[in-house]
Amino acid sequence: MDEEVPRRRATQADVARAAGVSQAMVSYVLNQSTQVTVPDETRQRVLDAMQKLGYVPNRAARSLRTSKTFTIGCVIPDIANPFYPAFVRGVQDVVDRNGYDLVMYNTDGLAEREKKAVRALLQGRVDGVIGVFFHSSARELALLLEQQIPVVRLEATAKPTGDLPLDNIYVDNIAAARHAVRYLIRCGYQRIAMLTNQPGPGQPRVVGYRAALAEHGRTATEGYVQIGAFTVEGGMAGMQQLLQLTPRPDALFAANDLMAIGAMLACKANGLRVPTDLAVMGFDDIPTDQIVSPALTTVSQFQNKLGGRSAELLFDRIEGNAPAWGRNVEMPFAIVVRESA
Amino acid sequence: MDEEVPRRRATQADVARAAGVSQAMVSYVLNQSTQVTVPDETRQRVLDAMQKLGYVPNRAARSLRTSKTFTIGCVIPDIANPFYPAFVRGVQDVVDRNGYDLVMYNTDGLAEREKKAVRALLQGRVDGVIGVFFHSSARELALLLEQQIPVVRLEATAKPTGDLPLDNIYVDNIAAARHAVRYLIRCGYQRIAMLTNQPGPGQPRVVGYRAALAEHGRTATEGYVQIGAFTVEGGMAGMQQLLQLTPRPDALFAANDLMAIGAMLACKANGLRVPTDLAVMGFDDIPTDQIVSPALTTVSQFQNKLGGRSAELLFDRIEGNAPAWGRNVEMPFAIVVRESA
DNA sequence: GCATGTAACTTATACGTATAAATTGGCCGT
DNA sequence: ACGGCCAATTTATACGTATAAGTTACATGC
Repeated sequence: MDEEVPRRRATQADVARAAGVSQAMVSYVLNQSTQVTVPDETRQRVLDAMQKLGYVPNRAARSLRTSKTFTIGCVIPDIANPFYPAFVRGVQDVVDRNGYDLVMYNTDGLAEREKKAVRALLQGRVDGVIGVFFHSSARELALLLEQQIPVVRLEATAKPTGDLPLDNIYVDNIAAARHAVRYLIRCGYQRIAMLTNQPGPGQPRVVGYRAALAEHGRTATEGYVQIGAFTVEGGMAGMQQLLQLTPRPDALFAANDLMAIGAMLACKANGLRVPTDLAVMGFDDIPTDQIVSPALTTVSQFQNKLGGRSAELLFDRIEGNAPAWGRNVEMPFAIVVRESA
Repeated sequence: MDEEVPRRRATQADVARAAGVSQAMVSYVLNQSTQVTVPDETRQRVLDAMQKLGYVPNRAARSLRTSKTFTIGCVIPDIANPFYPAFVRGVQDVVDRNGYDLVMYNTDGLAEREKKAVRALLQGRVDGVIGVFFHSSARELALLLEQQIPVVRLEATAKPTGDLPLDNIYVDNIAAARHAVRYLIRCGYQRIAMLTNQPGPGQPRVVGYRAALAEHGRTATEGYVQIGAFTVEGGMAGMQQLLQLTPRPDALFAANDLMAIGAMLACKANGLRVPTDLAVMGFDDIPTDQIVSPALTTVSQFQNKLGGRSAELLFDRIEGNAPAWGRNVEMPFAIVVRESA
């Protein structure tokens, strides 16, 4: 009858005992150390013992000893916001490929929760951070950076960097918005309105919007730039406002796809046809865009690639293949023409 | 001139030195131990020193000592699948509220990657696991369970459980599908077809579908149950098949919303109007359902609640408030009537 | 006045690992 | 035959924490 010991996890010491060697030997075998030569016969005995005992290394102990966690932190506003799943998946795949784990934080874009996430990240939990910070400047992140924990920040434009391990990755939102509005102009639309949110990534998109208009000697009509939430409801509300105006816009550039979709719904509710009566263009390229009717014309940020590249930048740094100063990495965008404009 | 030492993180020993006490004292203050009484004056001196040095506890060391990680693992097929963001967010919120972190794994529903995730979780990384496992039975999970790492599994029906810390949380998919099809029958549809995927959660939904038909003395017409991928494309392809049949179905129950949406697109492409020519009902209730036109009638699994409750079940167990045996927890569903059926 | 209890500490230890440093034989060259 | 070298291995230590166990000093009871 085998006694049912409340089974403790096997440690290197247990393996060592089973294989008739010292604990150090086990560690050397495990890490395939090149410093020390271990003859095949011994190595095999150790491996067999590991197998037999179901040995699994203890992360905490290893981490304490090496001060490496093999974990990356990812801070985003809200995974339920359709912009982020593809981004996170991109991050995840690269992180996974490097044998790292990913811990996630949702901040809802709130300053307090961003701070809280940073505090959690400070506990020596992660070897690097990828994040979308609306309220945390380099100042707040400095706590991490000074501990030599590199950070890759998703931004909307290039940002000044110093000699801390902080990289910015961004799609040139101003240029992207300018291209989007140029496209609308080229399509012949005369009265192009815009929907945006006040603080946040909507800002540079408005700049791009105005720039494109200016290129053609135009300027935004009074009331043509409406502010609202980055949601379907925000888009509906904003569109309602725009529809009150005379002359009514004949095209809309929404700073985000959810708003654009909300705007289309508002149009439909008001008996307007898209794009015949009013063209709609969004920003981001979320999966739903391909499904709505009419399918949404938008500018893609290639979120999946964005996430993947972010992780690559981070690993560059972790592996010491990055310059001492912070980098600004620009990622491509693309106008995706579908049916709504 | 202050020497720019490549600043090491402050440890309890550093704090102790600064406060003129022993390291143990710092630990006692930090953990507000009730075993040891620390006078306010001393406590304050220690807290001040912590503040001044920016002390942050080292997770790895703490974890090694206590063998608690304050981390939960979450294993899902794909965060980019619109079913999961709300689920994960629900998990995340509860995990966060309990002061825990969340590490995520995407398996794409592949057996090999599920195994890989379990292996990663075995490294003493987490205090509990919430997961969607398509290929890992209690057998594979036993490795975790034997280490006393509790697991909450999202399932499609009740499952047998033993005396291991494995709980199942599920929406009764058979009943939910039965209700959905009953609803279609009550609406007067005569020829109800179904779209599903072969292995996986589609299975019990087909059972429910057949059961509802049987209740009304009907049986599924030859070819009325089409198999395809749980994607928009899968839905389009399946619908194409169904549209070849005579008599043509007048209603469709899709085992998942993406398929349902794909089916609607196929209908549109073939000049059929939903729900006039053909009603469509989905399953899951993903955000896009409210946006598509016609808005998709579906059965909601309340993913957010599902995630939240999963985490609560897990914490019950972690805090020792759960029975020794595995629980089966049934969660509610609801028929959400919109425009497509 | 002396034992005694207790508040206020400190000392010591273990968690599991990685790795530097020390130890043991055995074999080689001379 | 002997110093020396190298392969094979062990011993020892540190990482930062939590906590049991030990040590003071001092007030209290009698």
